[in-house]
Amino acid sequence: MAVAGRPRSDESHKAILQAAYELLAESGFAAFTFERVAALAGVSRSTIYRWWPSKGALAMESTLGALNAAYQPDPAAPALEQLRTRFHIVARAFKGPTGRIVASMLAESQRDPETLAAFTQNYIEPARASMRELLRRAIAAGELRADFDIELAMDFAFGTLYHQLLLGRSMEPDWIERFADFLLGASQL
Amino acid sequence: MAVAGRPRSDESHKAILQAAYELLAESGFAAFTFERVAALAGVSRSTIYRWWPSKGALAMESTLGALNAAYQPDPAAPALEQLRTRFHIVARAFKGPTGRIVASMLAESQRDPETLAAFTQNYIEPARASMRELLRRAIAAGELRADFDIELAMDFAFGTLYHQLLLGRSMEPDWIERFADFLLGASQL
Amino acid sequence: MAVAGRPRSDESHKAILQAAYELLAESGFAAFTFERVAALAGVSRSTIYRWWPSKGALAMESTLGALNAAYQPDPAAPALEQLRTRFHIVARAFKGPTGRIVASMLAESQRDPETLAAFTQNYIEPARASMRELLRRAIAAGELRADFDIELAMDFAFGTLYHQLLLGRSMEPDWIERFADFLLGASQL
Amino acid sequence: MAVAGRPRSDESHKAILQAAYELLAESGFAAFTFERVAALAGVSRSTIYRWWPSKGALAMESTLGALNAAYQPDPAAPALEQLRTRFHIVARAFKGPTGRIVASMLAESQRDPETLAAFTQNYIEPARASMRELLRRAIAAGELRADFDIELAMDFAFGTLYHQLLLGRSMEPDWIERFADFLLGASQL
DNA sequence: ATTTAAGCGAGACGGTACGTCTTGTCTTGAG
DNA sequence: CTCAAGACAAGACGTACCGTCTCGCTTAAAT
Repeated sequence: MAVAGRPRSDESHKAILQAAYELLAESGFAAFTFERVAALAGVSRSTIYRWWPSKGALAMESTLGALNAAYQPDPAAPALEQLRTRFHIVARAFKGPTGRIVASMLAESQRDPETLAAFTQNYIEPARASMRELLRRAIAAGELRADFDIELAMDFAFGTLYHQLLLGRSMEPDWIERFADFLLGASQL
Repeated sequence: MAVAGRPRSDESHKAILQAAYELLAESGFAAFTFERVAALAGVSRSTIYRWWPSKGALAMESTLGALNAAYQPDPAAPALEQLRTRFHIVARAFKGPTGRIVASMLAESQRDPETLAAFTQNYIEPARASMRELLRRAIAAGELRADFDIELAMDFAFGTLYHQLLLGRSMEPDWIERFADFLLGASQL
Repeated sequence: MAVAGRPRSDESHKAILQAAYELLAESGFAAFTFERVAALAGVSRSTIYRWWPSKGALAMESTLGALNAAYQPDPAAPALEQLRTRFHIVARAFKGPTGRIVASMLAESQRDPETLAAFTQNYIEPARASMRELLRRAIAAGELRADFDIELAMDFAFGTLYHQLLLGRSMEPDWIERFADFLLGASQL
Repeated sequence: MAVAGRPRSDESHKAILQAAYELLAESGFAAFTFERVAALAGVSRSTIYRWWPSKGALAMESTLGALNAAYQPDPAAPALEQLRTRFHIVARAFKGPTGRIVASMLAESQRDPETLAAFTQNYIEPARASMRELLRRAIAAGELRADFDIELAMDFAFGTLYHQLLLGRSMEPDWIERFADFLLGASQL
């Protein structure tokens, strides 16, 4: 049951998100201004202000799709193997626009608590939930020791990967393998 | 042998660094502008531009002292114990202005590669060197297995701690203990 | 023969005129915007746009009543005496909202020719016609010389009163008396 | 004794005043925005804001020269003759940009009291002072009766001329003659 | 009874301008 | 040669209105 008033322009909406995404992917938050987004999207600045309260909010929404798109698990494989695959995928994604965006979001989150909250809720938590599920299955399947500290392990895993990203360090496949070995280490059965 | 011309004003220099530190510690990079620093320091903007090429550089120099001041090792204690002590000290420091500053520096580093370079060189690397030394001594003393991957462990340690910092998570003493256990885990002898 | 369709809402119509009048009377054209009128009237902006082509037109209609309400001639009195009475009434009216409004209308007329035309037609001309009548009767009654230049005298009369209004000068009763003396001067019989 | 700091750019200053004048002369206050002035002057907007607190102030300063430039009295002629000449000159000036500007200034003065004050002080008062001088000389020379009310006469004179201007009425030479006759009328000796 | 045709509210939209803030550069005079 | 002072061009910020535009509901006359 539609409300009164001219309906929101889906075209503009999409153009804004697309433009925002492009600017962020290309050069991070530095070149990310409402003015540029508006110009690139062919939209008036006020339309952006109408819908997004802050740069962080726009950045968040414009990148969510891209951030969560990558990982498609293979249910047939053992959980730990899936986990390793996932690490490789993340490392590869962090080389491109996705990495730039995640780094930018983390940076912007330090300025603006609402961006932090949104980033946590929309990106960090889903990613953790997905990894948590994998680790639980690994324990259930006897691939990991039952006393493996899942939450702490995820702090380590995400922390370490993000750290490499923020410091601009590449994560080559063999580093990822060593990383996974270190993380799961003696807990593997 | 002094050169000609008016000598650099040590007073201004210190006032700038002090003002920069205060602004950063109080509200991070958000409120950290050349204009405010100049006003707070009672100094002209051009004097700041003369000596620091970027906000990152000024932020760096103004906070280095505070960042590196904390840790005073006790050479008598076992290396791993010193390491744990150090984790606790870092966690406590991250609760206050120091945490705010490190987070801000990491954030700013995402905008400006030079800040990243400076931050890496002036803060990350010394901290790693110091921790590396500790870990080497731990191995030498037989506290850690000889095949312990020092560099990778440091990626984990710093990454994890920074991650908690950036996400605004507190690091209580018992969490730090679990963190250290996980990090050193089965490698302890 | 009424056409089809929902009839114009008299309630909205009045609310708009009332709101417009209040805003104008309170602070002139400065605070007089369609948005404010709509908000104050509890009416949608488009309803205003439907019926009034410009701010000037709305201002005009909303103030006409107040502007022309004041003067009630006393047919028994001599024409020149009625004229003087009228000057006093105008001077008093110009002290309040009416003055603010007339000044605003004259000001807005400088931006928008249609407002000027409307103002001339709806306010200036009726006022002149009424004064013209009075002056004609004064001549017919032998109160004024037959060669008195009525049109020119009205240019002087209105011009001078408006000038005082626009410059924010008060027109006290004794000033009005001197004003009338100067205007009619030697032409009185 | 010059103060420290980069000296004000005379070039910019002049360009701003010139641009402001052109915009005002061409289309009055309607098209007179800081943005347009800045663009036309090739100057940044902030430079304008630095030096002029309001549109009125800029308009004032940019037009003063033009407004006061016109009248050059001929000391040899009788005062009243000079006065008539002056009326003709004013009427002619009001046909062009000067008229547009004076009307705009009066209009803007209704929005902004500071503009009114500035306009009164910088334009109205000097013009009155100059006419006052002429009228005094006329009385002294026995061209006008000694009890001629100079101030009131000036209210009439300026009021009437401005009124014609604001209402968009032309003031042809013969109208000016009749105007002067009415103003000075029976007071001429 | 059902069209049909406005009126009306709500509110989105592309714009323009506002006044403020910060950046990095520049120009001067004083120390 | 340094420094304070401060002007300058550039450009983004967030706000306020403008005039136009959908949209869905309401209200009455015409069918």
